[in-house]
Amino acid sequence: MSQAGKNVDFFEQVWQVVREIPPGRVTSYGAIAKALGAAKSSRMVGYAMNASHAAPVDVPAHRVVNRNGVLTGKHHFTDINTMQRRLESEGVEVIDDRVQRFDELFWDPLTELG
DNA sequence: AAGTTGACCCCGA
DNA sequence: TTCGGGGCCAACT
Repeated sequence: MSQAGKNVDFFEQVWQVVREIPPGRVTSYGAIAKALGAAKSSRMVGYAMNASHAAPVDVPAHRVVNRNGVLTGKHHFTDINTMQRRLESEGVEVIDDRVQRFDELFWDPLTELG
């Protein structure tokens, strides 16, 4: 399956988890990293998001925030208001770049996926 | 080839 | 409680 020297890319794994995030829910970079077994590579998750533009399919990167529930990556979207606007479109209340009721809307891949 | 960066997280003062 | 620094791994220059 895996071609020589070309196993599953770390980015692709991240994207796959992000795609599993249901609408109206949010998760954190650390949670995704932990789900992939790389809790220490939480930074790489964010880096993978930066490359999400090259993703073969749509990646709801707006549903990924930091562990504080803050839209840290909003600045990387096409427009600064894109991330917040998309979240609000899904019913997620965002005030001052922070997801309200983050603990309730939090979607843990480890728990939900298994 | 080596150094720097980064959509983060954790801990100590 | 708020503030600061270190760690971590991979990609980028």
